[in-house]
Amino acid sequence: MTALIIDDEIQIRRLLRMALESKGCTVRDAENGQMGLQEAVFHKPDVILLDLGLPDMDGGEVLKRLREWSSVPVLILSVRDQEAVKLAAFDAGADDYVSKPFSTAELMARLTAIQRRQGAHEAANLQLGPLVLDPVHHEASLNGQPLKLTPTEYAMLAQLVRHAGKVVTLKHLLRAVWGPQAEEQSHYLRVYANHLRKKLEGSTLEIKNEPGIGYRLEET
Amino acid sequence: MTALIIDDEIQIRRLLRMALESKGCTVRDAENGQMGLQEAVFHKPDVILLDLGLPDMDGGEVLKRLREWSSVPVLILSVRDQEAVKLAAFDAGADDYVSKPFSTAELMARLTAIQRRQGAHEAANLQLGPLVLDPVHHEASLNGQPLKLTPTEYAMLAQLVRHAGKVVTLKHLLRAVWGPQAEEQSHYLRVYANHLRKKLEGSTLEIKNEPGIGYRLEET
DNA sequence: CCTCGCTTTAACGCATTTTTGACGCCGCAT
DNA sequence: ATGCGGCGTCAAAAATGCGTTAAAGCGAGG
Repeated sequence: MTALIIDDEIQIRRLLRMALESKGCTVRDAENGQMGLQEAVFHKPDVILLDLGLPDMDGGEVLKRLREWSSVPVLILSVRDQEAVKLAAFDAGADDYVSKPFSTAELMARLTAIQRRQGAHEAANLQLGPLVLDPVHHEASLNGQPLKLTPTEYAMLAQLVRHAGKVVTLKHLLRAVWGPQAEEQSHYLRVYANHLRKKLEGSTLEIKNEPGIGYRLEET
Repeated sequence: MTALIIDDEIQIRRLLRMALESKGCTVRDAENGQMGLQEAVFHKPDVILLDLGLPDMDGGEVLKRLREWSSVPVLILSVRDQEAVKLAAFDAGADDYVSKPFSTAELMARLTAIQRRQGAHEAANLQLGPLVLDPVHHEASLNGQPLKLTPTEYAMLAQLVRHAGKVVTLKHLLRAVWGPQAEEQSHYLRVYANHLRKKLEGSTLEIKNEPGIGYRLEET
């Protein structure tokens, strides 16, 4: 889950970053509208926290431009508590509006609510050829047949599918599946790459190794 | 588009009804929690406006019961502006929280924002084969015979029925039944899965386990 | 204050999963 | 050729998760 903070005040950015990271979010930030939009295009965040009072352009304008191509949830932060401003923001496609000063806990709760709503009807299945992963139910299927995977196998395969065709580095895999403290235990990968290969046998999928670098999932 | 207002103050109900109807909504209302839940079951509204201060039961309780079987968007109305109350409401699955007195225009804007996020969500299924759940009274029947369930058993079974045939993750179950602070206590599930299995014995229903992932209710 | 029903906790055997260790292979540089 | 490092493979050992049962807590109602 990655969040984008667009705010010119560094204290606010720091505060929000800490709060979000403590919830396990990846956080990116931008100090003006221009950079914010670029970040949004480039890194496709799952949620955006947008300040209305930006130095280079109006926050409403940022929201408007964003909505031209993206439906990412946006929570507005603002010192202005005026009716008209709020209404305009909702009208432009905001998902929530919180006035500064705000309570961090409430803000986090509102973010969670937004994302719950978002994820509710997003059947974002990961797919690669005959392989389908359902992240909500932790289920997998190959050629329509259910594929039984242990939790660790699922986690590793999910990483490979997410970056299908590209090399996933050893460190990245170990971090994602076994946690940051296991970054050096590349042994695990060999064992589980093996498990997965057996389970993918007979399909068009293949787990290739890039010696010293990482693994890559390919469809032949 | 139909909305359900649950509030004991008739002035509020009138005010909201007018505002909603002027936007083309069909409106139903209820003056207490009991009736509100019945309305929700019976008429399947597309959005609910819920007052926390109800005469017969706490609004939080209403929300909790509602969430056992429905994921309809809920906007909380309350005179209470305390942090803890808000957090509890969001935690229980609220989509937004507005303090009284409120601006009607803002409220409408927030409703619109909520619904924009809401895709087509399928009607809640309270029935699976021979098993029928009554979410209003927390009662169940199997093959027409009343089935005696404790509150916890009911809550867990309701979650499984709601996602019948699909895996419900351990975390999801624990969150929904025991609250977010019990997310790690997976032994509860083992005990109650056992209870439910005994009570479902002899029927066509079966609670299956997906090791490390969660549980699944299947009709054979 | 006691009883009853429900929830929580604890304990056990069993099955599956994860971790660990051992061994051989291959490519590469010495 | 030879030694080394990364890889694939296998299987034993350790850890974890599950089902089951029963006893201990707890709260509501008599």
